[in-house]
Amino acid sequence: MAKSARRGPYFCGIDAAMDVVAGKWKPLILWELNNYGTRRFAELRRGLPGVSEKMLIQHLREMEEDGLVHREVYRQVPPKVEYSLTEQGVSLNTALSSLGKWGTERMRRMGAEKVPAAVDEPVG
Amino acid sequence: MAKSARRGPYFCGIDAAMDVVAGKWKPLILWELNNYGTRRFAELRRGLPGVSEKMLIQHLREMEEDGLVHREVYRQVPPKVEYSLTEQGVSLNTALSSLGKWGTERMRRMGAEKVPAAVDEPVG
DNA sequence: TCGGGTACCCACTCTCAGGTAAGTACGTCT
DNA sequence: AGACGTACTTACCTGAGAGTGGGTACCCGA
Repeated sequence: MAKSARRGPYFCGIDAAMDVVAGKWKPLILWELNNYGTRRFAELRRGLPGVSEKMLIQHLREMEEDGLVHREVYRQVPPKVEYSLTEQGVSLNTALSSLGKWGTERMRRMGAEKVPAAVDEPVG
Repeated sequence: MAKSARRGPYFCGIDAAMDVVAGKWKPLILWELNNYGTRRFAELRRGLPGVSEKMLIQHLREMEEDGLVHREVYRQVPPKVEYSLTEQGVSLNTALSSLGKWGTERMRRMGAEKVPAAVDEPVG
């Protein structure tokens, strides 16, 4: 695994939270799972344009270790795995929402463009 | 300079905000400046145990470019430079506070320790 | 039989954030 | 004279995060 997380010591709460959301796709995964409630691996991959399978798996595993996402495996012939947010994951997403608003505001201020985004783009 | 920021395109607001707070010490700098209102370079260096001068300067410059901090230079014989948060910086800090609370909560849940954080002694 | 779908694992490569250590110019303290 | 303080700048190096491209085991439709 990458480095199995540091889990402190931290300078402050923000440091601790950042440790958990650090990763190119983690906030997006959080967002995606929060919007859809539950998503399969391939659905997530399609929902995050540009993510590689390796990074997606790696991030999902780390977030599972961190207690943010729940992984439900169905023993079926075509494999089926469903990912969803735990309570902690949901609360983290809530905590991130104000940051998201700030970012959106900032994007408008500076006229930054948004990435094209796939069919099922987040509501924001 | 490092890479002079990406400034989009972003997937969403969180992405845009993360682009700006990404950096090992940026949240701490924000925190420090918010707490003290205005700080000199050396004060910041002492306030962030472990930061190197290079990274501190680099982060401060990027945050200045991003419109988060204001840099006031006094033409004096012993140089004096004061850093403070702009309105955007203050609002970002506010937006980060909920994330900070979440992180603090998480630290308590998992009993993670906090870094010693002495004001001017390296402890090591 | 071939291609496509599921959900991964593994080895290799590479970029860049961050760390280390030195130098600059000027002044005060000891 | 030399150490220490201010606020930086510059060059070099390392390591982890991320990307690339392959393989696995199974099944389904054409």
